[in-house]
Amino acid sequence: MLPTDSMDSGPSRRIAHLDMDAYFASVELLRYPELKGLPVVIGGRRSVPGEGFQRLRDYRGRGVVTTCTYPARAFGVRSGMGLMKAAALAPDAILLPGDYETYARVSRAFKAAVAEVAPAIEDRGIDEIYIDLTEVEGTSAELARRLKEAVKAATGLTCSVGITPNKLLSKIASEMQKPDGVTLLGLEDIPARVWPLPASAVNGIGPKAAAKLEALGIRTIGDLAAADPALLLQRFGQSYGAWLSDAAHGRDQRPLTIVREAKSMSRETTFDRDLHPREDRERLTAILLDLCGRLAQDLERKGLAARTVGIKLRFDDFSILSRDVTLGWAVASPDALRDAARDCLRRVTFDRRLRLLGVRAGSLVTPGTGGAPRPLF
DNA sequence: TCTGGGGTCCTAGGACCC
DNA sequence: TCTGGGGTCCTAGGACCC
Repeated sequence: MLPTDSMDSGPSRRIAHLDMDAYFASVELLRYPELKGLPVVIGGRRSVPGEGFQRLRDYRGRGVVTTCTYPARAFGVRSGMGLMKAAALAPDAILLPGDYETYARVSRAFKAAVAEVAPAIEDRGIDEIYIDLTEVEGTSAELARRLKEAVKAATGLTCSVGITPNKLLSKIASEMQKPDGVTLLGLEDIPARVWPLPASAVNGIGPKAAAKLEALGIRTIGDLAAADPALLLQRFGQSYGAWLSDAAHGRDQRPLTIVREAKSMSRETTFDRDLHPREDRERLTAILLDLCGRLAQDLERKGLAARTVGIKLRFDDFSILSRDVTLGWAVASPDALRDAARDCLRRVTFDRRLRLLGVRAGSLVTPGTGGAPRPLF
C-alpha cells in the first residue's frame, strides 16, 4: 500500500463549488420583499396582468415548477414538478412567471464579484460556478467567507459553498449545508461524510443509472465504493463503469473549463394543446417561423452561423424525434433556417399529435472564418 | 391534473477516404 | 477473390445537468 495520496492523485488542488440558494425565487424576493417567508413558486407562462399576486390554485395549463422558496419546499413542492400537482400540495403558494433577463443580469453580477476574489472560474450555468482556489492566499474557511460576502454585497443573495480537492467532491459538499452553508471536505472525510449519501448525489448518476445500481443492491456511494469494479465494468461499460468506481472514491482530476465556446443553440416551445400535423398545419407553420426568427436573433447576437440545422418534435405520447441536416455552408438568417428545418420535417412520418416543436443550430462557426471554404493557396 | 426550455456529452452505425 | 485497419464526418437517440 502506498503511504501517501500524492503519488496517485497528482498535485493537490483546492476547488470550490458555489451554488446560489433557490436562485430564481431569491431574486424575486429581492423585488417583492413582502413575500419573504411565504411559499413562492416560479414557473408557467407569463399570465395576464391582474390585481395582486397569482395563486398556484388559480393556474390552468401546462408547465412545471422551475424553482421555489424553502417554505414552498416544506409542502413537498419540487423543481420539475407539474404546476397542477404543485397546486394540489400548496394551493395558496404565490406563482410568479420567470424573468430570465433579470436572473441573467444578477448572475453576471455575482460571477463578477467572485472573480474579484478568485479569477479562475468555470461557468456551470446561471446559478453555479466552480472556482480554482489553489493559488489563492488564505485558509479555505476564510476564502469561503470572502466568496459568500462578495456575492452578498453584489446581489443581496446567499449561496452555499463547498471546498474540496476536486470538482466532484465540491459539488457534493456545496449541497450538504444548504442554504447559506459552507462545507469543507478532505479526502480523509470521504468514508464518514460522503459514503452514506445516496449514489444519485454524485453529479453524473441520474435516474436511469441510479435505478440500475439499485437493482444491483447499490444504494449509497459507499455501496458503490465497495462494489466489485469488474461488475461495474460489465454492467455499465468500460468508460462509465470505470468512472463510477473513481467517483465513489472521490477521485476526479478534471480541470476547470475557464472558457467555453457554444456548440449549439436552440429554441423550442410546448404548445398550449397538442396539435394535429395536418389540421393545425397553419398554426404549426407560424410556430416554426417564430422559432426560426428567434434562433436567428440568438445567432446574430453571438455573431455565429450554423452549418447544421435540426428539428426536434415531441409527440403526445412524449416520445421525442430529431432530424438534422448538415449544409455545405453556414446559415444564420430566419429564411435559411426555415428552409433547412423544412427539409428535416419532410423526412418525418407524422402519425400522432404534436406537443412540442424545436429548432436547433449546430456546428457553429464565426462567419468569415470557419464558415468560408479554405483557400487552396 | 401529468411532465419546460436550454444545453453537453456519449454511443453506435454507415459513408467515405487513405 | 478475399484479405485489412484507421480516420473523419454525419445522423439519431439517449442520459444527464441547470
